[in-house]
Amino acid sequence: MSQNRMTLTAAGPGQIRCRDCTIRLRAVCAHADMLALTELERIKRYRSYTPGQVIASTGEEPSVVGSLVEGVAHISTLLPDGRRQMVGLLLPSDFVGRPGRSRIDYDIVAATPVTICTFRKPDFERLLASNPAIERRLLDMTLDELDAARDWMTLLGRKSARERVASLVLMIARRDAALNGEEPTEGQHVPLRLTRQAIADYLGLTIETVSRQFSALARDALVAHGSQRTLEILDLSGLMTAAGEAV
Amino acid sequence: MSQNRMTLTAAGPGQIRCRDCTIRLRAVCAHADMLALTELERIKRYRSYTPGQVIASTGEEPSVVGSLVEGVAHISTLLPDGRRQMVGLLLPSDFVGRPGRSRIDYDIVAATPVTICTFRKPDFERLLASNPAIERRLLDMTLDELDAARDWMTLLGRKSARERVASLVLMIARRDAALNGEEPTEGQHVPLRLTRQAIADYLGLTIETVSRQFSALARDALVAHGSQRTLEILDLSGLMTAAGEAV
DNA sequence: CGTCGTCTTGATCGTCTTCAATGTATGTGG
DNA sequence: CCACATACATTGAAGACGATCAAGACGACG
Repeated sequence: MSQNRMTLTAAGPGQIRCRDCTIRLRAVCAHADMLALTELERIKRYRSYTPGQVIASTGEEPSVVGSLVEGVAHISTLLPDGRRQMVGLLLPSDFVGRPGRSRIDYDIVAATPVTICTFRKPDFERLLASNPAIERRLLDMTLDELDAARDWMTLLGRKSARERVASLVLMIARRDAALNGEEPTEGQHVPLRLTRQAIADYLGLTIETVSRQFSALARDALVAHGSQRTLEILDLSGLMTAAGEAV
Repeated sequence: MSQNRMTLTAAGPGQIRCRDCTIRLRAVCAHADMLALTELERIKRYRSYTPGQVIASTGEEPSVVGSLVEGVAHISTLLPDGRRQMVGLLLPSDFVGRPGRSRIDYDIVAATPVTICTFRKPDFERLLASNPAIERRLLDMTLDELDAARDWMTLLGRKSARERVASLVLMIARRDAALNGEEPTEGQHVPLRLTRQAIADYLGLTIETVSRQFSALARDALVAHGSQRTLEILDLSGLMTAAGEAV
């Protein structure tokens, strides 16, 4: 066995078979047929990262691509003088890396313990070429990411600090509710899973402004502070208004 | 002939054959083989739009997709209270529309006279399914757009007004120079081709701020005002510094 | 108990927006 | 041909919003 060559979490996903994989139906392999799945099984290899660990960074030519199985990772860009902007959030089932282009122009960093189901780039390129279903799934996922990026551009270009923070809370609440096929509701507890700094980098604000806006939303009884990095939605339509959405 | 059913420009591209098309090597059909090209030729249909005309709008289910052949179009989103953010610029060879998803959540508007080589969505979907080369090209183009969107997020989230305006000038200068396989140079005349309002919507600023920053760049002798909506680069490295780039 | 990292709150400052007036180019009808 | 209208752009003055600088609070952990 070659397990000792890998950086696996204890009882980690080193043994998981594709058909038992938690992200099987949402990841790039969603519509893979049995033949493709067998090939994926053969060429995949799990890698684990600790919080803060760099998965890939600007200027590199990453040799692997893959699917994020577990954890949260940040995609961010850095200006020469140190200002940072997060430009993407990687969650389970999201695709990591860019086929067809060598160099990347952003940093990918694990925010929590992260597990990625990786493929060597040439292996994956070969798989793509021979499996239109996988290529098509990757196209659809990329188009979704583009839509999300455009929504975020509207937030960054036109929304006030209050609207940005309210939008983030709603976005996370929606994503969490959607995992169970539900809609966000009043009383819902929303785990942010991000530090204030990460939120600030995501929203294009400073940590002080983010903090003030959370306090303001609580003061206005739209949300309530729960335990550490979790909050509760008190007034959903009020929160939507605060986010600059039509109610 | 069915030309009278189309909205064609006089002596427009209604007659153009794919192998004579100006965007043939850069558009989604770049790597199409002869067979695919024949099929494209058969199902394509040119449409023309006048400046200000809506090509597609929020909530619609556009029945066509295609390649922009000539002109400039804007992709923008609108907040309920009227604030607008441009989230994309469509130039010749760019792909218009979104396969695999019915509803779109932004507006596409012609900024200049625009010609699009359109396909009915089912036709195009069928073509995609049977031509991996076209699907792959669309994936690569979408990944490029995602990269561009992420760059723009950094500008919107972290750059000052001066940096944003300088960045826009550089972006347009680079794009124009690249058409001739060149680099931007001092003395280069840069045609903006955008109104102040469009620039403001693109940069997440007001028209007044944009105007002031253009004046400031001219006062600092980084650029000079040319005739209407054109300017000249006087100090390239100064402009790059002003844009927040490493020189 | 003290230290470290994270978060909150306050006071001040600078940047960009807002409101308002003026300027400039293009086109139209008298 | 010129007065006038319209659209677009520039410039100024005042104010609002978020950044910055600074201090203190809170929680986790040795």
